[in-house]
Amino acid sequence: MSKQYYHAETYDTRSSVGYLVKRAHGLALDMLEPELARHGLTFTQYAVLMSVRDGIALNPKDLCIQLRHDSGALTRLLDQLESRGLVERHRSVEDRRAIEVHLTAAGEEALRTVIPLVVNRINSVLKDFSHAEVDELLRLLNKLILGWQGELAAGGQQS
Amino acid sequence: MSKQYYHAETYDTRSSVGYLVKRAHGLALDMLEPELARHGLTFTQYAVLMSVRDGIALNPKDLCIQLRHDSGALTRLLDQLESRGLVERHRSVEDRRAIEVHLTAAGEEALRTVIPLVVNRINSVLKDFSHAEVDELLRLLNKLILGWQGELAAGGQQS
DNA sequence: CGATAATAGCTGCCGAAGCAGTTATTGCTG
DNA sequence: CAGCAATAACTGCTTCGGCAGCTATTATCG
Repeated sequence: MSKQYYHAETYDTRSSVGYLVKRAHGLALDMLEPELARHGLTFTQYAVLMSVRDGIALNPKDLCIQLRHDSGALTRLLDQLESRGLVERHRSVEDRRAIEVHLTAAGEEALRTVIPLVVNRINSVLKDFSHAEVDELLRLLNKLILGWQGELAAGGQQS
Repeated sequence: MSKQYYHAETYDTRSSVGYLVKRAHGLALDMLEPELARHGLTFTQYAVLMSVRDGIALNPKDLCIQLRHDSGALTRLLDQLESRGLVERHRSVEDRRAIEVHLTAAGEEALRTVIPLVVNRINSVLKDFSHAEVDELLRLLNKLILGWQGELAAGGQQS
């Protein structure tokens, strides 16, 4: 961008990408958590299961990074999911420090129950969007995420 | 949308609006929190101050709703901000149950220090965006938020 | 106008997240 | 290959968010 989009003097929260993303995120939680709770899952537990299922993160380390979750907290969360028989932990053979998290049949079954409800909700939220608009939203969000990752990789020092 | 965008059988986390919004939100926090911490603010404290400054929420009730924060937790957070002299609480005269939250001069000063840093970061993240792309992202995010609010207002029952 | 319901904010309690430190394993460097 | 740094997962402690209950005030409805 040749010129900066925002300026400190005129910055207003309502038109800030950050604010809008936070607000959208909060509303998504408000909508999905009650639904998931009815099936005995917190949103974080659901997020862990889905991340494993779709290969976004296959071990605790990546789950922490991708879900922005504390390492200690994740250990205990996996303890729960494991004791409920939804996931299994296996020590990796290539790197014996690491652990591989797998969905059990029960874990996959739980997701098969819950995913349609989630999908319905999201579709319902998108009911006034054209197909092209959703595509564009996804593209821009991905671009935003890449930009953020780039910034963070740059070390977090002042630009 | 005449046809549903997502389908349970083919649903993949990576292309889900929900996932992308959550990821963008998490990365934004990763980027902003260290910056704010250097100035003695948590992100939530910053969000409260900004919400009051920009008239998004002027009392604890609206702050809870807009920031999706627990009422009890917010009371204690406001206690802190008040004891540090960044905000003031005044009982409303129209409704004596309610409280009006105001920024003090010190609160405004703190924001004047911090806002430019936040703005720089956001601009830096948006550096590969055209002006039109940011406009479109803001429009779509606002539309998404409206859709979510509509769903929630509809009562949260199954669609 | 009186009684009951609803609302705003606060408090206590509990569970989950964040932080620091530990152990086991691997990578790096001389 | 020896020694030290880095990494992955886990544990204990602290802090913060979520929940239920309480008080004061306002709205509702007979």
